[in-house]
Amino acid sequence: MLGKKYNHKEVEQGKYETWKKKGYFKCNKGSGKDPYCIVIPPPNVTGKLHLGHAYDTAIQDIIIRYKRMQGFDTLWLPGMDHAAIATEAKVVKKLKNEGIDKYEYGRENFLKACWDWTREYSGAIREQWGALGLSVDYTKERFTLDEGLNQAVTKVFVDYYNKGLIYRGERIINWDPQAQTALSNEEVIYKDVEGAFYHLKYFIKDSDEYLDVATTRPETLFGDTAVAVNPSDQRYLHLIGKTVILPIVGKEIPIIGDEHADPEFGTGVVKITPAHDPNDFEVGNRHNLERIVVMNPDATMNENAGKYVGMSREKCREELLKDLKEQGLLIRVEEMTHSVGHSERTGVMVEPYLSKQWFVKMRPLADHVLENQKDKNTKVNFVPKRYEKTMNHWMEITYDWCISRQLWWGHRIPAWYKGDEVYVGMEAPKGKGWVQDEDVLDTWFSSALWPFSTLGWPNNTEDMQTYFPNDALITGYDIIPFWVNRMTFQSLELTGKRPFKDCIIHGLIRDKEGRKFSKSLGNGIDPFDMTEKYGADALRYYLTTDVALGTDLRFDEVKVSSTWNYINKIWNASRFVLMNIEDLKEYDFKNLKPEDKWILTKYEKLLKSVMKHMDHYEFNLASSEIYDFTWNLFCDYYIEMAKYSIEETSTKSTLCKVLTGILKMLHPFMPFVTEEIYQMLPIKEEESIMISEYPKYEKKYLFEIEESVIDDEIEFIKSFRNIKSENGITKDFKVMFDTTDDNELIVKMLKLKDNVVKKPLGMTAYKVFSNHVKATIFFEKQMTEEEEQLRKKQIEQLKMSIQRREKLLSNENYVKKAPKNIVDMDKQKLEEEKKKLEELNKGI
RNA sequence: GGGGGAUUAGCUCAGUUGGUUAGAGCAUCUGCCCUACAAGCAGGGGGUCAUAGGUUCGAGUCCUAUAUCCCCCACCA
Repeated sequence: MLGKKYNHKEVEQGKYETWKKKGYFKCNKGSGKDPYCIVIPPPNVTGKLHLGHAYDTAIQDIIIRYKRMQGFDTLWLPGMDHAAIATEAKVVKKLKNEGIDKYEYGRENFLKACWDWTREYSGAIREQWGALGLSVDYTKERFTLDEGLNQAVTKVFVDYYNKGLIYRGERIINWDPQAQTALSNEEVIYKDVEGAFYHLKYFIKDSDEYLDVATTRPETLFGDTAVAVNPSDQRYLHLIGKTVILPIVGKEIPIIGDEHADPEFGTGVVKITPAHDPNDFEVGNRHNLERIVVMNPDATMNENAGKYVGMSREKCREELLKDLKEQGLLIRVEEMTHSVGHSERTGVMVEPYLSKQWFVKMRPLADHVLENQKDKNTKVNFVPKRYEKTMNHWMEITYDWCISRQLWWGHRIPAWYKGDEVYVGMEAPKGKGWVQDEDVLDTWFSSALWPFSTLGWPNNTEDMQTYFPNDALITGYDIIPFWVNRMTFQSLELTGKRPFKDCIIHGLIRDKEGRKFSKSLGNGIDPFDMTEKYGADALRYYLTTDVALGTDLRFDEVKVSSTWNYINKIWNASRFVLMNIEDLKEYDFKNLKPEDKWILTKYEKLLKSVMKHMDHYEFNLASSEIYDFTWNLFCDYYIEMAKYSIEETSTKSTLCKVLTGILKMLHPFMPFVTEEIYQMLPIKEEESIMISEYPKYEKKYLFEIEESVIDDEIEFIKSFRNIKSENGITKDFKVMFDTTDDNELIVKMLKLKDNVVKKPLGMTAYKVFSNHVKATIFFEKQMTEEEEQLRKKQIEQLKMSIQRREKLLSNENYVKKAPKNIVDMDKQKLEEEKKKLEELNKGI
């Protein structure tokens, strides 16, 4: 027997291990069932899971449990991401704390440390998956640095290289001077910072005249190889072709005409530093300018910076400005805020830096996606739809993707060099003197293959044939550029198919005030504090049902707590049911009472609607309908009614059937408590609710007449209670039913047994009515002025409503054009309102 | 500059293809320990659906402006 209060700790204890041991999480290909597959967005092995992971995976677990119960052969493939730069940064930091320097430690030792780290954190992550109740198939678990995935990554690199989709080139890339690696555009976060516009004097050669050149980054002037003006700019036209003297350096550099210089911006003169600015790089290409790198990889100044060599970029700027000022070369300093790129992982200012990197040629790949999205049979369907635009927009404007990273933790680039020769292949080339590229690939290069590399691609495995394309992918909208887009173009290019049919996008979790969670604000919430306090079921349910998919969620602990209350309500309702149906051996629906038929009808209608919402991933709608049914119909009315016929087998059967159905519908949302209760049911078809069959919609349990009869009686009960409450009536009253119908259930529900009279009494009277039930309440006290006013107000309201409806129905257009059922409903309503008005008027 | 979104009760949010008098949770007010549940039960109050037009028999829902806020991308010498 269930305890009086729901205890989430006791309920959740041991269940996950049992499920896992029994093998319920495993896929079952070859079972003849239709396959349904999703792959987990692999969490980084950098630390603990956060609330966002709990949200993301809870949605997936709901889907996979729902599909499993519906009879699909479900595969939810788990795994983790090596997360190149993120993990490397953590390990570097850890070693540093131990007094170990990464470079002194050496590549081999460092990688060993990374693997140790990975083992430690992946274990913790698996434990957290368990705590959340996620039904992932551990027999299929993968890691992005697995042998199989390595093969896939290398093959893609080699094939793309051979097809010309991957090339190596010297470009301006985003350089992280702390991690000392290149970054992709997506890994750079722009932040507004306070800075200044420094106006410098660039003297024209052999002249006292100078150009006022404004820059936010004076320290790059050592790399200046020209000064540009717009060729249409009349102010400077005559200077094009002349030269200026580079301040401090004293070198002569040309004045060129280039469209890049905007006459409207600043002074219209711009210094050109091809090795330290992407635009200048382009200008340099157009004018054949030298590229001078002035910094070392750690963003200290190199030998090209003259006496400033060895200084940090910040220190160099400071000293340089001092010197410029002394020499009268600094005109003025204009304060301004401008946005500056920062590394997503290390947080330091990104340096636009000239270096030789590997790139993926994006245009053909992106065009392929845009083309494919036009075909509704092969496109990725976004839920909500609007996120397709996010992907398409990215595909339209995308740049070539810088994929090489100057890190050690990751997939090493399969390129070997010997002098000027380059070899790219699956294996090292034969012969002596070949040296492999030191760099590894962007972590997203391997995660872009995740939906198929995990299933054995490039081999045409059984898993590939069965589970690819995946049925759905679930992730947050912030990951669309990094991952969803890249999986999509990679999959189309490599497999010829979309990676997944549906892409389900959820929002981000914010704090109660709508702010992002951040370490500096200290507003982070550990999901496992929440599971500790309220249970995994409450947390999962709250997260997945609070907002519609795709919108941000403001985390509010109060709501987790009220979810706990809801579960406690279910617990107690189950407690009542179980207490009374212990002896039920088999279902028997032969002698159903109207109220049994009523709840069965409501239940079937609920089920139909819930399945529709579940199929559309509308978990908030599905759950709120279940909530409303469970609490407001099943608990508040049916259980109360059932108490009067609790000995009947048909009543017991109804209680058991409906409770079982509720548990099953709720199971995907709250797996633990539903399992606990399911185990106590006297009739159950499976040893676990997890593998039981989702309820089927059965028309034979629809009883429209009884449904409307009980609906009407409930309406009566509500207005009766209302009148009692509004008039402050407690027990001294009598009731006379106007109807001759059997009002037995009403009498019981309202506990009127001793109050019913057959004849009118000479006391203050009040009419109560629903469509079919009518009664007069007599009570001793006088009606007050207020109550009289209330009655008048009711009459007025009714009159207004009647008027409105009469007007509507006399509108020919309405009657002609509106659907018949709507018009009929209005006609019916009008009739009822008229009757009510009549009652009210003559009533007292 | 380009793209996307939001604006509904005190707060957080629902509201499917336009169709009864716009809903929920929390908060609030009144009355209740009735043997499933006081973390509960019964009843109540609270919204001119951001603003202005338009389409329609009918608009929270569709269209056009306006206002405010948010997000993404690009640029910022």
